[in-house]
Amino acid sequence: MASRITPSDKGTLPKGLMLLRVLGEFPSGARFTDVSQESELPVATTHRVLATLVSHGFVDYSEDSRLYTLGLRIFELSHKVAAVNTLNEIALPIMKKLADETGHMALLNVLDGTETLVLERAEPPRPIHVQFPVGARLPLHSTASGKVILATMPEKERNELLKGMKFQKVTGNTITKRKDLNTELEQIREGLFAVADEENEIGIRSIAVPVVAARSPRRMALALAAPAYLISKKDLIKEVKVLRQTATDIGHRLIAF
Amino acid sequence: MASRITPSDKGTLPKGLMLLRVLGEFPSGARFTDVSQESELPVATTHRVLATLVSHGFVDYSEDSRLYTLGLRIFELSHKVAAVNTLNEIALPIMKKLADETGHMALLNVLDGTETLVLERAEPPRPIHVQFPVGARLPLHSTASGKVILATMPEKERNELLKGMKFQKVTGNTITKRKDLNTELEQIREGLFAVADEENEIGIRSIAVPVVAARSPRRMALALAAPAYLISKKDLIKEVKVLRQTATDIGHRLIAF
DNA sequence: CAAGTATTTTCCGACTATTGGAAAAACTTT
DNA sequence: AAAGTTTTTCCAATAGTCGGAAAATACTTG
Repeated sequence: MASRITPSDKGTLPKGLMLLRVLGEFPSGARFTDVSQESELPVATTHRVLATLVSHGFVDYSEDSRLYTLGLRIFELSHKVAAVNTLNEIALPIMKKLADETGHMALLNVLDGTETLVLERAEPPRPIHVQFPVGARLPLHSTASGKVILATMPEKERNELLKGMKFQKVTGNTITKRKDLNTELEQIREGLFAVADEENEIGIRSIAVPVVAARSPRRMALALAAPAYLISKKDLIKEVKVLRQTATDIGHRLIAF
Repeated sequence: MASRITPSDKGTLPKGLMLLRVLGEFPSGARFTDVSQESELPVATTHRVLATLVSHGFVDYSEDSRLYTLGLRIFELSHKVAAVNTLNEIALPIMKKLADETGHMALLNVLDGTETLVLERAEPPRPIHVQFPVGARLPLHSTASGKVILATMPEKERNELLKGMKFQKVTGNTITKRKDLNTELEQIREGLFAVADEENEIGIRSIAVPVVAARSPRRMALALAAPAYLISKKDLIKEVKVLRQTATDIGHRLIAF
C-alpha cells in the first residue's frame, strides 16, 4: 500500500484548482470579491491566479459585467473524459425508456471520492421537480445509489473509504451510525438493491441497483427517484425488476467507461 | 484598452492546466511517459504536477493499468458552465428535428479564442461518418460556422481577433489570404449565411447561419454538414431557409447562454 | 457632480515552493 | 536472473509565489 507520494498542497496549482471549484458555485458568474471571499485567499493571490486561469481559457472574464465564469475549455475537456459521449448516446436512451415506463426520474450515478456523482438523468413524461442535475454530488450514506455502491464493493475498499468518514444527519431518517449502516449494507447485499426512504431529502424516495460495465473501473448505480407522495416504499420496491433489467442492459453496452 | 495584467506563464498552474489538455488527447488513458513526452516537461516536474492533479480529483490514476485519465471533477465542472445543461434540453431536440428533416448532421458551434468549438450535434437518421464530436475545435477560416461568425461580429473585434493569425491551408480549397477572406466575409454579410465547400475537409460541405441568443455574450452558429457526394453546393444552399428558422428558434430559447 | 465608499488592480521585498538532473526503485522483457 | 524500460524519489539552487498595503478604478449618494 504505497503512500503514493506527497502531492503538494500549497502553491498555485492547488489554488487554481480550488478556484475552478469555487467558480462552479456561481453558475451565473462571480465577481472578483465573491471568488476571493469564497476561496478565503488573499486578494492579491486570487487576482494573480484568476489571471492565469483566464489566460489559459479555463475561466472567462467579461469586461462588461466584470464577472468570472468557468470557461469553455472545461466543457471541451469534459467531452474527452473517457467515453463520456457514450453516456448520452448509449445510456440516456435506455434510461429515458425506463423513466417513461415507470413514470419516475432515472439517475445514473458513479462513485467519486467519498461521494456519488450524477452522470446522467432521464426525466419521466410527467413533470416532476426533483432536482438532481447532471454533475451534482450526493452523499453515500443517505442515498440509494450510495448505499448500493457501498454494499457491493469489496470490503477492504469500503473500509478504506469509510474510515474516518462521519455521516451527516441530512434528514430525520438518515443513517448516521456506522453500525447501523453496516447492518443496512448487509441487508442490501441480500436483495442486491437499496432503498432510501426520505433519508437524503424529505419528500423523496429512491431505489437503486448496481451497474456493472465490462472492463470498467468505475462503481456505478442506476436509481429511480420519486416524490414520496406519489409512491410508497413498497410500490417502489416493485420496480426493482425492471430497474435491474435496465441496469444490466446499460452495463452491457457501457463498455470500459 | 487595458493590457489586462500579466498572467504568469511559468509555474505549476500553467503546467497543470497544460497537462489537463495533454490528457485530453489520450481518451483511453496515458502512461506517465506519454504525459511527460507530450508535454515536454522534465519527468520530475511531470510527476509532481500529476500527483497534485490526482490528489484534487482532476485526474484519475489507476494503479492496475498505471494509466492517467481526466477525472470526473472535470465532468462535474463542465455541467456548471453557465447553462450548459440547457444545450441538451433545449437545443438538442430542435437540432435533432433539423437533422431529421434535412438528412444532414446539425452542429451548434461557438467562438472560443481563435477557434470554434462544437457545443452540440445532432445526427440524421441515416448513418453518416462525418466526425465532429462535441468538444472538438475547428478553425475559423475554413469552416462555414467560423466564417459566418467572423462575418457577423463587430469589425473592431474581428480585426483584433484576426490580427497576426495565419490561415493554414487545410485543403486545396481553403482560403489562406486575409484579403480573400475579407471578400468572402463581405459576401457572407449580404446573404447572412456561409458555405464551406470542402475547405476544411475534402469530401465535406457545410452551411452555417448565426445564432443570436438574448443576453448572451457568446458568438454562435448553427451548421449543417454533409458528405459532398450527397449534396451539391447549390442544393445545400437551398436548406438555408429551414436552417435559419431553426437558428432563430434556438436563439429565442437559449437565453443567456 | 463632487466627495465618499466599495471594489479591483498593482507593487515589491521576503520567503518558500518549484525545479530538474540524476540516482534509486519498480516493473517488464529476454 | 540479467538487461532494459518505466516510474518514483532526492535535494540544493533558484525562480516564482506570497500577501500586506497602497494605488487605481468603479460605483453611490448627498
